[in-house]
Amino acid sequence: MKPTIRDVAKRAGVSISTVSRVMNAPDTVTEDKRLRVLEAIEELKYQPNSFARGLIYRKSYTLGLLIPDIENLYYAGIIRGMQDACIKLGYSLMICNTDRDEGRLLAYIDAFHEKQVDGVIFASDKLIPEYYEKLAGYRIPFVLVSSHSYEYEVPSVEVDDEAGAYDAVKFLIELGHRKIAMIGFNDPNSVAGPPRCRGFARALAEAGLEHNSGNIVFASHRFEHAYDAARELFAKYPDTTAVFCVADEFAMGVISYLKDRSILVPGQVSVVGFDNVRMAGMFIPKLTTIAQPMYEMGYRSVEKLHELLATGRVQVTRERLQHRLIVRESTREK
Amino acid sequence: MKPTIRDVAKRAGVSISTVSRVMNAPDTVTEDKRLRVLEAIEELKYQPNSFARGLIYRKSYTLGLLIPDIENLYYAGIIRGMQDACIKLGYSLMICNTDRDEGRLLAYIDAFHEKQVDGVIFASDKLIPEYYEKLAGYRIPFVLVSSHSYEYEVPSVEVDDEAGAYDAVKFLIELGHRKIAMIGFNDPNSVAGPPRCRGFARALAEAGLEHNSGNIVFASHRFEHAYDAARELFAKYPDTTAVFCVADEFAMGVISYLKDRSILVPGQVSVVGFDNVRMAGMFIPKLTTIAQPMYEMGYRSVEKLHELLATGRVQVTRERLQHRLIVRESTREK
DNA sequence: ATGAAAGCGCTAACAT
DNA sequence: ATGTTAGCGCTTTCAT
Repeated sequence: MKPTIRDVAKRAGVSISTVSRVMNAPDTVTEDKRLRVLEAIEELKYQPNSFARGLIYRKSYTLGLLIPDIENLYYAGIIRGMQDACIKLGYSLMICNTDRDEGRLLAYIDAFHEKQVDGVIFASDKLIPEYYEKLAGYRIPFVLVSSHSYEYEVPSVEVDDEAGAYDAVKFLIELGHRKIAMIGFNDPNSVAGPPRCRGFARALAEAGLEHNSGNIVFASHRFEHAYDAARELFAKYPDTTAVFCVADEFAMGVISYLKDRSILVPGQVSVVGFDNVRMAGMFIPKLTTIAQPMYEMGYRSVEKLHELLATGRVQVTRERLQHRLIVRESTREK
Repeated sequence: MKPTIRDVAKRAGVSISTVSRVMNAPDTVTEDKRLRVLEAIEELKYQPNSFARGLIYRKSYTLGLLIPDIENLYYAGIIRGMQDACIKLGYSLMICNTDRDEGRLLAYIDAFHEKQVDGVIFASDKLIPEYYEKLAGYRIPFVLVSSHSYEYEVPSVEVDDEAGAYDAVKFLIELGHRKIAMIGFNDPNSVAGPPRCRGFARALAEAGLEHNSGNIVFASHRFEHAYDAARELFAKYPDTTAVFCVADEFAMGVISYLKDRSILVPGQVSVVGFDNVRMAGMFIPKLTTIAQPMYEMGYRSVEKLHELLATGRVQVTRERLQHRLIVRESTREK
């Protein structure tokens, strides 16, 4: 049987309030009693029951996280940042993988409500009304990571997707490429998808290459689909010399396809990725990519949620962190 | 303010006990009252407070998971299996990333205790006495995944590491290789390390190649270290034609090193990995590897923990799941 | 079949 | 400075 506050009190020869005080307001209790209580706590390995505390404080010090795909390295980086922030701020984190399944996501929100999480972090997926209503109906505060919402006033932290895409494509243009194509997200709920297409188009237009801006093939999130998309892309636009991919995993799929067709990367075709997942530097060739500060994004999103919980509001609603171009081996001058 | 059972009772015009009954023993309450209560619950979006429930049942229906590195794809696969099992059995999962830091791990155990998780799953790391004592001291039931313990009687689910390594090396031998080397785990706390070395040695001995069995260089868990280890390995044993790696990530590191030295894989050197992480099929060349059933291991470990929680014991203490060799492109006949 | 009331472990207001 | 007690939201006797 787990020891309770009563056991500690008995052992230390004091009342339960005194025990409670040494835990919550140590300086209101005399030295000797405090020491005795501390000793009893130590001996019994006592830890206050968080159910009882939760009942009183109405706080669980637990945060919920909803991510689309835990096998995607992008989220692994974000999670590390979140966990460190949680440790700093005294929260536990409940990570739930939705597998991009709407029903599953909704069920997790129910679970969060039941477990009384203090707040939730919603990653990447588009905040459709159904999700919003449910969260709002339960009055669960939440923030968005690598996503944002203009319909609703929800705090978010992300990267500037349009600018990231623009920088990637501009880099390709500066390398001398003139036949540039793109692999985008075909997920209609992708929030990063449209701005990255716009960034692609803007860089192209600026260089007088607007005739390329329709050269986009869409793929859903994984390597295999990007591989297939690459096939389609090179069938449609065979003279392409550079491909901008909206995810590193897409870049790997494209390179893999090219490799199977004995087309050299970067010798004949240059490829740029997006995210800078840990694998990007391990792939052959190492990926040139637009890096997102994943760790920091995770960290900030927890801090932001905490701010929201603590003060009821947030200084800056839509926060953007800096991306940067990392040039490695998958690109070359034309 | 969240609605309580009292709000529901008032709205339905019954006592709180009746409300409680419709939730816990629906058939003991008359049709019409039950319906009224259900309606009230619906209207108020009432969900019982899990703190209050936890206080009574002394159960949180939450499980804790301790993993060494969430950025390692191996764990991502395991986690997916765990989450599905948790959904089936009605648990929530609290995933904690230890970064292989002992203090951090210990702190998470404290957090688990405080949050009263029903049980914990301990992944990969060796169960050192310190961990065991803490968990046992708190009386938290737990199981091990991709690990085991002979000192303590703790349920575990893993793969047969010795046999997996043996199969990998045997395959290399059958391919005609005679100069075989290995990259192992240098982590003294690795539980998979020693048996994989033994499997390596056994396959070698069986083929009269025992003079190779010292050809091992050790690396710590990541790509970069395997890259460096490969340098060391080929400096020491330059005529090596095949390398057995105890992790796919090591295999990638080795291949990357070889690539940088313009040594062809599998043309000149064959490489086998271990795990079959999702990246294994995406790498160039695609990795030949010993596949672990990660999803199933995760799933089973949760079921096993549940069995332990529900019955106080477990049918089979040390459970082993089947590995299998997957031949792809990183190996070739000598 | 239903309601009243005790009690789970804790905190905080109130007494002393 | 310390103890006594009400009450957080729920389940579960115990009456009725």
